[in-house]
Amino acid sequence: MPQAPGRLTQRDIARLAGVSQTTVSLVLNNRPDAARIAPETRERVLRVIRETGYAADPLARRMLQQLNQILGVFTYEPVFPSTSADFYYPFLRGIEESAELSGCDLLLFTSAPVQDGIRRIFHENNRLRVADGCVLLGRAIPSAELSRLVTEDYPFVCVGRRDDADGLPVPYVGADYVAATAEQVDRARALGHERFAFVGPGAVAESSADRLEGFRRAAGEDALQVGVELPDPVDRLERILAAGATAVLVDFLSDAVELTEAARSRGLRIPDDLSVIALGDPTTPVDAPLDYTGFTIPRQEMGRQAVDLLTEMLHGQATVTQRLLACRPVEGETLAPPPRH
Amino acid sequence: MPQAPGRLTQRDIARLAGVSQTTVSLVLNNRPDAARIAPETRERVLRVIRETGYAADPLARRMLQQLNQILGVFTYEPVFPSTSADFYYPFLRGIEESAELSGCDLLLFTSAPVQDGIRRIFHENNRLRVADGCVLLGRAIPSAELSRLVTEDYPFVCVGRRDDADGLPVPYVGADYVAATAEQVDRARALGHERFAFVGPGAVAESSADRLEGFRRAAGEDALQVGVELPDPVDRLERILAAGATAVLVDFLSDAVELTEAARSRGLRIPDDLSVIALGDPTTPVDAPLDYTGFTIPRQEMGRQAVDLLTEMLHGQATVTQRLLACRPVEGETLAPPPRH
DNA sequence: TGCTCCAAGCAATACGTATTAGCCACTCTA
DNA sequence: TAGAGTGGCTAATACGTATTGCTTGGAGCA
Repeated sequence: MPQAPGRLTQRDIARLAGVSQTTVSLVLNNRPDAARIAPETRERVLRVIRETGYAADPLARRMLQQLNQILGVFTYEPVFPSTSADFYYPFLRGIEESAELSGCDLLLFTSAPVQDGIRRIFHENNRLRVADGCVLLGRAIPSAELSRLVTEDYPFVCVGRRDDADGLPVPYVGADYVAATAEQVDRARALGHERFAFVGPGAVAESSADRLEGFRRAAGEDALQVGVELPDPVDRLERILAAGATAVLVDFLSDAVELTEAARSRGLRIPDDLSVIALGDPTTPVDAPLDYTGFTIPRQEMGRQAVDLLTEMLHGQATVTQRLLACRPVEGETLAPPPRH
Repeated sequence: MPQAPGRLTQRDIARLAGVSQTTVSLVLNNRPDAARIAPETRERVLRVIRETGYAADPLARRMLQQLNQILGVFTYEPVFPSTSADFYYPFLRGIEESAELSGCDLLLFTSAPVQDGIRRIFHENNRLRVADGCVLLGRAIPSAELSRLVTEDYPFVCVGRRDDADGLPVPYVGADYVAATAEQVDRARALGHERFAFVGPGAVAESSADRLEGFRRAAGEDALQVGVELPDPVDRLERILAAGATAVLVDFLSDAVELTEAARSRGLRIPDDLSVIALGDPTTPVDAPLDYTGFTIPRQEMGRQAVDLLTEMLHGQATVTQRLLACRPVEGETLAPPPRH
């Protein structure tokens, strides 16, 4: 057991100095109001402390506060396994950075069992409450879990925008995909593009839904969307060309790469014959043959602000619990004026 | 005083279930000997616990010397910051993997302050004891901290071999750099090489010292070593050639890359004119122009076994607390027979 | 003398949990 | 019917520290 047998306590110091434990505590914490300790007594206690090398047990101190300075990190997809590692990494960097600044430790909930390829918070023996609060990561978070968190009044912050759960707002720090996507459409339009297409699943997760929403707002409600119903990239390209679209906005980078290959094997050049815009950094590592035009997600900053927000919530200082950060446009080489006929 | 909103205690659970706090504790810990709780009472308590998501306060438990299923991870260099990120990543994967298998959560000690560019465990408010035990990562770990850990009888395991601290053995799971490096020398010798050189700092850290030791054992005590006293790669190359060495073993990949460039700009071809062997994966990300011959460190396995060992120690089952894993040789393209005169 | 006031220090308590020692109401034995 | 068990639960306590009041002895004042 970690407890060293001869571990010193304030009681030991008190005995050695011939005072009470209270006095030792008062001397140690040196509170300005409690200057009711005679200088010679104080000195005597301090001498014993110096001689023995006593140090207060941080656990016992923490017990009296109500917060444990532990922030949970719950990841719906496994973090370290390499498939999504590169994606989560920047978030974690931001989270670590802010946790370090606020003097908190991070608890990774590795004990949560994986069911159907996804972790679940609420299982037989969930340990969420070990932490003061929790940061939630994941493309899609089951709304059942979110609403339970909200109704249980557990302090948490999602990384990424989330829909209301049971009509109650979910705290989050997200990226403004609606605005970022609409901005890309507008840029393409400014170059002369008139018809647009969108490749992505749409409503499966908030992040995808927001991109589609931004696309519709800027490109028109009736603009073409191609989703999972058409898995083959060749078929997708066919449909896009048939609709007369000259600029394609693609949710996932992997889809953009596939589409690019399909276009090339059909003899089309990118961007001269077709512009391709990637809506954010890859969620899975992809060897992209091109430097895609689009935007980047402020992932590290999202992680940072998620911890900041959580900390504020824990101290009752948070007024607004939902934040959207702007995405930074990326020039790239896959957007050009539309071909002339 | 910050109050965690809705932090539940056993007293709350007891009130809700209409029993005493003692009963809740007994149900929770499910002790077979003291478990004289009626099945229906037990069920009632468990239901309340499930409904509320209650989890015991780890601090209070640790005050009573209990285990929390929390394993600490302490990294002497910052983990997430990108300089060393790629290096630590595989260790963390292994650690996470094994923690998941044993149902433990991981506590990253981000609260430890950075002083002089290195984290310190023992500071004003060290929270080590929140965790049941701890895995320590880092190229160099101050021996003062190690000996304090050992004398305080705190359960911990280092990733990477460590020298004794104050004459006491330090638990570790390391890689056998001595054998792996000697093996590389022997391979080169089998190809006809007779004189060898070593580039690396030597005794600054155990990992570097072990490589040098393996080199000396196989190449001879008087074989050339070039360290930090000769920082310029051109000077290093000069010295190596002057000594008549035809195969160079390099501790850090970045040094190998620099040496390669120096050799090329001198008109030397690698490996035809000079063989270069890299002693392990890069600690810092490097764009290597070549596929270096050498070995790889079983980093993920080291992380896994570190957690395994720690778990055994916590359960009093560990007999041997020091393990060395073998490194896997890598073929590469930088080793060839020595040039003929 | 009788009173207040103050400095200096201490006893008691709280934090949340685990454990020990019992209490109470039964049932079984003789 | 007394005595001994026993099952089912709880009160009390301990862990190490911070904080809240309380107790002293003595000085100051009328």
